[in-house]
Amino acid sequence: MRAGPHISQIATLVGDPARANMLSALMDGRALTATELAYLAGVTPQTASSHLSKLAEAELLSQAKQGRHRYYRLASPLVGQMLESIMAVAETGPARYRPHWKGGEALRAARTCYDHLAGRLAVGIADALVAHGHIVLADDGGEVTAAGQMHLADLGIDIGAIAARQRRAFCRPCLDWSERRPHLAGAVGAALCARAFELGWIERIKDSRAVSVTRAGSHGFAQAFGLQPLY
Amino acid sequence: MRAGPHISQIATLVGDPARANMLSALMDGRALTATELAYLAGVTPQTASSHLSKLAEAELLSQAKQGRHRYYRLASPLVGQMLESIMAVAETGPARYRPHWKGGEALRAARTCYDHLAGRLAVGIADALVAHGHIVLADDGGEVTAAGQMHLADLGIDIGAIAARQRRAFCRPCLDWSERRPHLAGAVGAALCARAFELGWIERIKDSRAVSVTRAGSHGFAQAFGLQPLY
DNA sequence: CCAATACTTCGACCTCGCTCGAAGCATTCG
DNA sequence: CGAATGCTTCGAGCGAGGTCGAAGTATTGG
Repeated sequence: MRAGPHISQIATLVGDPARANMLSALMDGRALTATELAYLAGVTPQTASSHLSKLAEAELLSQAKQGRHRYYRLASPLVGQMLESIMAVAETGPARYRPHWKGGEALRAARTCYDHLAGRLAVGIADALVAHGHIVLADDGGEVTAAGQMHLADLGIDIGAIAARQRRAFCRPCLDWSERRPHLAGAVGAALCARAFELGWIERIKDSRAVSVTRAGSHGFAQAFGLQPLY
Repeated sequence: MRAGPHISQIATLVGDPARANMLSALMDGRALTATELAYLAGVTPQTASSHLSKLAEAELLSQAKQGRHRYYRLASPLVGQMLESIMAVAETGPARYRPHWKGGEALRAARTCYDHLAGRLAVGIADALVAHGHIVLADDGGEVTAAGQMHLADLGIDIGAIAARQRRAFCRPCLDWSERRPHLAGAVGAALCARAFELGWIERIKDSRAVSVTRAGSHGFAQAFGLQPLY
């Protein structure tokens, strides 16, 4: 039973509040500079630098030098999945372990997860697509049906073009930490998310992974997926 | 971006080597006494007691008093999933973060995960069942086909009886940390595991979640699922 | 080339929490 | 009841590591 040392090293890295804030901030897949991360974590640049080099050395983060900036991002989706699973446990814990969290409601409603959507909105979309037979989600993959392909084409998403140039997982489920049910990830999830930004259906909320659904988006999602309009 | 404090509290608990060893030891779903956990973690009973009360307070573990013993087990499968996902990250990290791990190979080959099987053996079984159309695995569940029901009956597993008395997830996939592919969990996975022990196909390796495939098991698994025999 | 910006390294401080010895309950057993 | 076992509480020691000021190294821009 000697797995402990392995996982404790990783967990220790996530266990510091400053580092945990940095990792949370990076969960949407964007790359941020060391100074931005220092500010978000609430520590000085010196301290942030020390934290970031530890995270990079353990390969939880990857770094890219660009001019005088140094950009950090999560090293792999596996790291994001780990963070999501820790959040899932934190959510269920006793109240004193999860003090009120401003902005938490916005995150639960709709947010980005790497390049695709998550939260109630995303789970609703995935449910609708499955219910109408537009997609099939299996545990290690999934596919878009002919009907689904036409439906998505109506929204301006060309499934054929995506499939052609993609090596990555095409269409796969991703467990949503706030809803505990799967939403749509993979190339199709990313395309859907990108298209929603393009159509002005959703907008990023400053300094957060949360997104807000615009008035146009409310109608758009309602019409496209039969979700309850908000306005 | 204030999720940091939440996850850091949980991660800090896992970040101590002694606690991580205890949690690892409990990952097979068994309940162990405080003294056993103290020994496995390599600390004195006093120290273990302090660790265990912290883990219980955070609801990572649940405790049950029985006579003068106190039994601890993982509070929920969510905790186990979190530990698995941390292991998955630890596995991919740089070599200095994963020193040689005696018994690791045995764990990768075959082990228990709560009440079902995991590791190469389990992934092979799940693959075979899916390939032969005996089960269907979807992201949030799955089912046993008529052919699968007959096939499992041949092994002495009565799917009908299981389905009748089960409220829990009947048949669902579970991500394998060592193989990074799904294996079979839920009531069907548990029944398969129990039957394999019953038939003497597998045996527990002392003080470990790993199991060894017996000579009989090698033939049994080969015949039942078309896996490569080991002997 | 000098100033400004972005980031890192060094060093010192200081707190947090892991650790175990000793002592104290609770339960069981002879 | 008294001894043994299982576990917890208390208290003190001590080391690891987070923190920031000061100084040092890149890179950019005027």
